Amino acid sequence: MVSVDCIIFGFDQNKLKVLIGRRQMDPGRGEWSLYGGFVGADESVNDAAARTLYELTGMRHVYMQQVGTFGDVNRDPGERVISVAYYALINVGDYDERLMHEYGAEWVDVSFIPLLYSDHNTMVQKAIEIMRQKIRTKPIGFRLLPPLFTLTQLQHLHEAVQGGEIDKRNFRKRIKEMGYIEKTELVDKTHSRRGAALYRFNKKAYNEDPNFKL
Amino acid sequence: MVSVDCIIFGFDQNKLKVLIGRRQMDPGRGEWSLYGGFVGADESVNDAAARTLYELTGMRHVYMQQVGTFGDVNRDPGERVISVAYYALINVGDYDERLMHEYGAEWVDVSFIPLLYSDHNTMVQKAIEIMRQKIRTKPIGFRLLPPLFTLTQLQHLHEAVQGGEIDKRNFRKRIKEMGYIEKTELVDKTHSRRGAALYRFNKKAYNEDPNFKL
DNA sequence: CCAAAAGTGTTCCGTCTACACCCATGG
DNA sequence: CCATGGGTGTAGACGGAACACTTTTGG
Repeated sequence: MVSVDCIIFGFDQNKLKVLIGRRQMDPGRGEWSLYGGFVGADESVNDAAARTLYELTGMRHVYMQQVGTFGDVNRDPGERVISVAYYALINVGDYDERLMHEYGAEWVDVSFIPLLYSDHNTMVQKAIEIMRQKIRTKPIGFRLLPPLFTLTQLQHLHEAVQGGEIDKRNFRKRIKEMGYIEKTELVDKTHSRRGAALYRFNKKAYNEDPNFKL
Repeated sequence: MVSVDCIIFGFDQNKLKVLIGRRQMDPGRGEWSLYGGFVGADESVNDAAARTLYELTGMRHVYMQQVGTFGDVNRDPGERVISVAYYALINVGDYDERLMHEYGAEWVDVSFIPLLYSDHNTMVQKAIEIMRQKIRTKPIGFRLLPPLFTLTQLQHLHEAVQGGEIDKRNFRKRIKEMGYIEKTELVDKTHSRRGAALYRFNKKAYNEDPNFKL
C-alpha cells in the first residue's frame, strides 16, 4: 500500500500556515492529521498527490514537490503503508471556503503545529526545511501570494518563511535587480492611506534569465 | 510493489563514479542498470536500501540518502513498480573486488553514463544534483575517501563533484578554518617524492561546532 | 494635522577571488 | 641535480549588512 500526504502551505495574516484536519477514519479517528490518500493502480504517485489536493481544495495545477518517502514498517498504526509526502503552495485567496468547512480543514501557524497523526509532524518539519531552502533561490514564493502583490507583502512572506526580520531597503534593492518582478500601475489601498504599488511576477521574463536570490 | 534503487558513488582516479551493472532479469535483461531490490513486508524502505547495498558490496553503515520516489505508472516495462532511489557514498578502497566481479559491477564516470534501464538515468542525474548541493555545506565528502587522506585528494574530490578547478591556496585556507579536519603526523608518499600530510575528519569535533563550507 | 505605511542610497565591513614562488625528496 | 607534487600569504574586488529620513493621504 502506497499513499501520499500533502503538506499544504498558505500565507495569511503575515504567517506561514499549514492546512490540517481531523482524521475521519480509524485508527486515529479525530486526531489532527495531514490530508492524504492512496495511490491508485492506474495513476502515478505525482498524480495521486495532485488528485488528493484537488479533492480537498478544488484547485488544479498547483505547485507541488516531493518531500520524501516515509517507509517505516510501523509508521501507520493500522496496516503497513508507505507514504510519499508532498508539499504544495497555494494562494489562500483561491481556496474555496465552502470546501474548507466541508472537510473541517484549518490553517495552523507553522510555529504552533499540534501533535499530528503518525509521523506527520516529521513530514511537516522536513517540508518546511526543504521549502525554506528553495524559496531563497527559486521564485516559488509567488505561489503563496495573489497574482498582484505589494513588496511589503512579499517581504512579510519571506520573513515568515525564514523566521527573522529583513531590512526593507536591502530587500527592495534585490527586487529591483530582478527585472521579472514587474511594477504595475495598480495601487493597493487596503493596507495604507498612501497606497502601495502592486507588482506581478512575469514567469516568461524569468525563464529568459532565471536568477533569483533573496 | 515498492522497490529501492541505489546510486552508489565512488571516487577513483580523481573522478566521481557510479556503480552500475547488467540487469539480470527480464524485462531488460542485459541492459545497464542501477542495483535495486524490492522492499520486504517486514523492513522499512530505508532498511531495504541498506540491505540492497549490503548484498552488493558487503558494506554496512554506509551513508545513504533518499533521492526521491519515482512513481510513473509505466516507468517499469514489466509490472507496476514504485521505486525509491537512494544515493550512497562509499570509499572504493573498502569495496571487495571479488563481490564486484561476482555481480559484474562497473564504475563509470558520472560524465559518461550510458543509457540505463527504465528511468535510472533520471535517478542518477537527480542524485548527482542533490549530492553536489549537499557536499558544499555538509561534511559528507569524507565518505568517499579513506579515513586518512591528503588535502590534494580532498581537493580533487571536490573538483570532480563540482566540475571545475579550485584554487589550491583558497581551498587550504578554508580547510584550516575547519578545526575538525585534523592533520596527523602521518605522511603519504605514494603520490609524490616529498610526501603529503595525511588528514583525518574528526566527527566528534565537527558535531561540537558544525560549520562546513567549501 | 497627524498617524501609518510606502518608498528611497550610502557607507562599511567581511568574504571571496586572483595570483607566484619556495620546499622536500627519490631517483 | 632535477622533476614532481606539497605547501604557503597578500591585495583588490565584490557582495551583503547596517542604517534614517521623506512622502502620501484618509480620517
